[in-house]
Parts: sequence; C-alpha cells; structure tokens
Amino acid sequence: MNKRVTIKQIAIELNVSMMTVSRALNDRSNVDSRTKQRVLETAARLGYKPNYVAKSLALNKTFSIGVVFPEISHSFFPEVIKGIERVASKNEYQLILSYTAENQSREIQALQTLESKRVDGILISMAQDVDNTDHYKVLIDDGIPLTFFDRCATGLGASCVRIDDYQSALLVMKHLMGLGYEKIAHLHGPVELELGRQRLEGYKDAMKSGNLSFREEWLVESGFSEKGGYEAMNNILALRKPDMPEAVMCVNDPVAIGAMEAISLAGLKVPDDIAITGFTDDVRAKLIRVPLTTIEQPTYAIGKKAARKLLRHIASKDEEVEDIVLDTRLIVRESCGARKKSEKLSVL
Amino acid sequence: MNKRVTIKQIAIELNVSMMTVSRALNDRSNVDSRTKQRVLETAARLGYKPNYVAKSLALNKTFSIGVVFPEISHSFFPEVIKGIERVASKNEYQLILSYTAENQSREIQALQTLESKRVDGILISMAQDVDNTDHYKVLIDDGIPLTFFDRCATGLGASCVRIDDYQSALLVMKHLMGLGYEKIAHLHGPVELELGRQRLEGYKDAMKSGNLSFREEWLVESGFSEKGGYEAMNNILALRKPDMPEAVMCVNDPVAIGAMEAISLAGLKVPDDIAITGFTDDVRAKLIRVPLTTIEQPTYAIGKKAARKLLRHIASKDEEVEDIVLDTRLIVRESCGARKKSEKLSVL
DNA sequence: AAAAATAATGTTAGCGGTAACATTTTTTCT
DNA sequence: AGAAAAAATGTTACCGCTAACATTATTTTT
Repeated sequence: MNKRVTIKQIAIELNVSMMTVSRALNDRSNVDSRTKQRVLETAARLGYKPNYVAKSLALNKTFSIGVVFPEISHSFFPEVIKGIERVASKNEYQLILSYTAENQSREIQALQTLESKRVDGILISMAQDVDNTDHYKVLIDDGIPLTFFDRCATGLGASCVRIDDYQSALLVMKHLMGLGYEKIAHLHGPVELELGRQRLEGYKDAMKSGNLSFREEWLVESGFSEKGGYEAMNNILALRKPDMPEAVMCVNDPVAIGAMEAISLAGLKVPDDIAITGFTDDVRAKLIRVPLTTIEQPTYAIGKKAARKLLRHIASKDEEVEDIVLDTRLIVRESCGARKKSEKLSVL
Repeated sequence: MNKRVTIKQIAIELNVSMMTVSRALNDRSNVDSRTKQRVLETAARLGYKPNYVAKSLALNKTFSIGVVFPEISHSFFPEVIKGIERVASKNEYQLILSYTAENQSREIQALQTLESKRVDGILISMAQDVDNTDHYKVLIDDGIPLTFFDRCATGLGASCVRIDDYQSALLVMKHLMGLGYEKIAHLHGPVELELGRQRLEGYKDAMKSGNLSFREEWLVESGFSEKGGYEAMNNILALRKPDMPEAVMCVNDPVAIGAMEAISLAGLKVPDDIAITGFTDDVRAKLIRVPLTTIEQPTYAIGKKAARKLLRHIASKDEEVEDIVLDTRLIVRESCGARKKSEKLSVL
C-alpha cells in the first residue's frame, strides 16, 4: 500500500502552494485554467483521494446525516430508509445508520455517537420504550438539526414527518362500524409514543361518536411486534363469551398478524368469529391466508420528505419547524368480512 | 447554541495541559487519579462531547465501516444488515450504509465516497450489473480491508461470507427430481455474479447427473426481482405445449413470486400445472397462497460472520483471507406438490 | 540522602485540509 | 505608459486531538 497521496504532494510536484491545489480541486473560480488542468492531471496520475475527515474538521461539516430507527426486520423502515437514501445521495450526503432495537439506552448511545461524529443532522424515529426526551433536547440545544419521522416527539420544536394517526384510526373505525361491528377492541401501541396515543384516541373518539360503550379489557397494550400482538390477543380471547369483542383494531400489521395467529390457534376464524384490522400495509398484509384490511402509508414518501426537510434545516438555521402530515388510505381486504359481504351482494 | 466545548477549554479551566486532559478522558494509565477525577467532572460540567472527526484525523482511524448493498426492499439484506449492526455496535463501530440499487456506477460512487470518508473497512454485496472488478482492486491496493457477503467477487484476495450456492441448487434439484419432475426450467440470475453462475451450474449438473436433457429455452435470465421473474416466466409460458417444463427452479424468492403471478394470470396452477421453487426464504415465502419450497439461508449469521471477519482484517493486516461458506437448508412447502403427496400418502 | 526508577505532566509537531488575509502577476482603463 | 482593478497565487493560522519525546515530581532502592 503506497502512502496516501495528499494535497501537499501534488503541490510539491507542481511547485505551487497547497492552496492553489486545494482551489483547483474544489473548482474555485479564481484559479488559472491551465493550472487547474495541471493539478487535476497530477492528482489523477498520483491517485489522489480527498480526505473527507480532514476536510470535515477544517470545514466543520461532515456531509453525513445520522438515521436512527427502532426496527429493521419488517418492511416499513427499510422502505423509509430507501426514501431517505434517495434524497441524501442526490445531495451528496451519506447516511450513518443506527438501529436501536426499540431500546431507549441504545437510542441515547446512538445519538451521542452521532453527535460526536459531528453529523450535520439527524433523522430519528423514536424507540418504543422512550420515556423522556432529554436526549433530544441535548441535541437541539447543541444546534444539531433534528427531524423526526413516523414516531415523533412533540413539543421540542423539531420538525416531524408523519401520517395523521388520529384520522387514520378514525378511518379504520368508521370502516368497522360501517360494517356493523359494535363490540370493538383495540390492541394499542405504547402510549409513550404520540403515534400510540393518537391511534388510541381515534379509537376512543370513534367509539364515543358511535355511541358505543367499551370495556377496559378491550384495551390491551401490544407493542409493535407479532409476539406482542399474539400475547395481547390471548388476553382478549380469555374474556368470557359475553365480553368478547367482534372486531379488533390493531395498532399495526405485525400485531394484527400475531393476533390472527392467536385467533387461529384458539380455533376461531377471521373474520367470521372476529374481524381484524391492521395499520401500515406490511408486505405480508395482502399475502396472508386472510388478507388484512389495513392503512396504507406513503412509506417511501415519508423518507423523502423527512430527508428534504432535514437538509433544509441543515442549510439554514432559520428553516421553519414544520409538522408535515401525509395522507393515508384505507385498504379493504378480507379480514373484516367486507369483501365477502360485497361478494355475496354481487351474487344476489 | 453554546460554542462547542473542547479539550483545550477543560485544560484551561483546570490549569493543566491538553495532553493531561486527553489522557484522563481516554482513561490512560499514567494519570494521577485525582487529576483524572477533576477532568471527568469538569468535562461533564461543561458538557464536553469528544470530536471524533478530529480524533479520526489524528489517529488515522474512524471507527466506522461502510456497508454497500444492492437492495433493501426485500427481507434478505435488512436481516443481514441487522447482523452486521449487532457485531459492529458491540465493537463500537458505526455503520455507514450505501445502497446501490443494483447499479454499478452507484456502487463505484459509493466505494469512492467511503474511501474518502476513510472508513476502516468495507462490507459489500455486489450489484447485479457489475461487469468488472477494478473498483474493488483500487480499494484493496489502497489497503482498505474489504469483505464480501452473499454476492462475492472471486480472485481478488478478499474474504467472502456466503452460502454454497452450488450445493444448495443441487439440493433443490434433487428435491424436484425426487418428486419425479424431469422437465425442469431455471430462471437464473445474472451470470456476472458468482452466485448466479453457481446456482446455474448446480442446475445443469443436476440435470446431467439425472440424465435429463434440457432445452436452451428453459434457461431464462430473470434478474432478482418479482418483475424479472414475472417476465422471464412469461417467456417460458409462451413455449409450445410439448416444450413446456413441469417445474421451474427460480434463482430467488422474489423471482419465484413473480413467476407464480405469471402462472396464475395464465390460468395455470402451482404446483399442479407447474411446480416452483425459490431461494432465500423471503418473509413472504410461507405466507403466499401456495407456500413456496425454498432454500433457507442463515441471513443474520451471514451478517455477523461477515462483520467479524472484517473487524479481524481491520485489526490485523495479516488476517487470513477466507471463503466462509455457511450451511443452508431446504424448506419443503407446497409449491412442488411434495406436501400434498405426502398428505395423500398419510391418508392411504 | 543521593542515585535510580517510576509516575505524572508538559511541549512540540503533525494528521490533511481550508479560511482569511497578503502578496504578486496580469489585465484593463484612461 | 502608469495607475487602478482584477485575477492568480502564496502565507499564516487554525479545525480538535494525539503520538512521541522532554521535563518535572514522586517514589523506591541501597
């Protein structure tokens, strides 16, 4: 391995100053075009590779943004990251990814490291068990642009790109209630997260507006995983017959899938015995035995919008803090019996 | 935003030299314990955050590794990355991710940027359309540890973590042939990739060893996507009846899923009319209407092993170059009729 | 208690690049 | 042609931190 080529060596080679070389390499205006030419040639000949570490130190800018996310196994976050990557790479930013596994301490650790790496900004989707926002405040106080996506912290003066969880929950509930379901349960996400609260509120308000009373036992926290959904559903299934809900609105698709598994193992059928709804439109939602009625989120767009917003925050300290809310869409499949009913109708 | 706290400020505050502060912060042995105590306290009080950019420049080490991968939408790579992340974060390395979208020029660009960012090493899975390996050689010549995973370039003296594609292909073929299929087609991946060639060789050798003749029309390149599988399958379906294969071995699950779509749209049934096999065990494989017989890869383990190997290369220039081959397993589901047949058997 | 060994701290220089200002060269203008 | 303006290049200092060597303070040894 040859010693790394530096600007200095190019300068010596051409008998000019380092600054001239630097200017030529960065395509500044005030360099003689012939000089620039010679510099470029020599750089190529010697195999010069700029050292971004040194450049970052001198410029106090790293051209990298941190992306902190809680989960990677399911389809939502990879797709969001793809959107982020698209925008970042177009703007010559690199992504430093940190996975938190839904764990607050890992999240804190990740943010500290990213700050020490002096990333120019951070995109973050909160971990499930985050119970306070001090570690975000530190970053904001230190002037590091921070933009949330999907799972946002409120009241910190940071931008956020998300869907309208409350309205989307209403959408789902309207659908269920329109199909005549009255006893509706909700496997909800962590109430520490705004997203969990909003979907829960949507559920409650929909029940209220439909004059439907609900039992406390119909509210079970499930987290966001299949396992959580499975266990939460088993709590529901353990209820006495008269207390058993006819439909269950799940906080997301993995939970819904876990719940369906529990229902199936209990010898019951979806949607005949219990209707199920999801949220997210996981790749699996349309493929499972009973395709899942769910909310479609503009996943890729969330990533792109979030990245764009962050880049604007990076470009200007005065960029306005925004709460960007993207539209969702209800996808009706078979897990609530709607399709079947309409099929029946068409047969009539 | 307060000005950033540096070692210098701590040094002035305590009236010691910067070196003493540096040593204390890095927990070196030869610092008076009381001094160390005072430094740590002051650092905490002032809100000192180490600047890794400066540290990296001084030490010529960035504690970050680049991960270059071609696809993120399906489940394979996210799972591998999860494995990589696990090992990296345990060793206090950060991941800089670069997504190439199966595109060689993006791959080249990504590698250049990573080199300029002076990552300590790079993990890479080749893009589909890579047709030469010069850009890898540059890195290797520059002494940057490079380890391939899943899709490896051979003959470059770089370590590689992968499965045995040839043997796995044989496994699939043996299964099909054991079920009595003789007219077997293969939707193959790009032959530029070792992986594509190996699976293709496995197919050919299996046919040969079974004394089965095959037509050239049964070999169709499909790439790695659903769309590619769909289109390639349509080529097969356009064959005259007597030339039609009874089974199709697909290079991976997305291709198999695309192929099944094409078959279904052609009004045919899997496995009754045509049997299908996949490769990868995508999350969807067991969920689709006709669950897919496929090869299970130790995805997470590939990530972990690759990361460990790379870290060892980083730690020592003398680390032996290895070709690490992990075991796979055939998962028999219903897309070849095997399950059904055995069910029939049990009824008898 | 003086010499030797050890521990603690300090000094200098450099990692590779760039901003800001200074100087020299070239061009433009009257 | 000489002054002024513009263009090209050079010099100095610094970004924040650490290695390597130098020095000073402390402890150990006989």
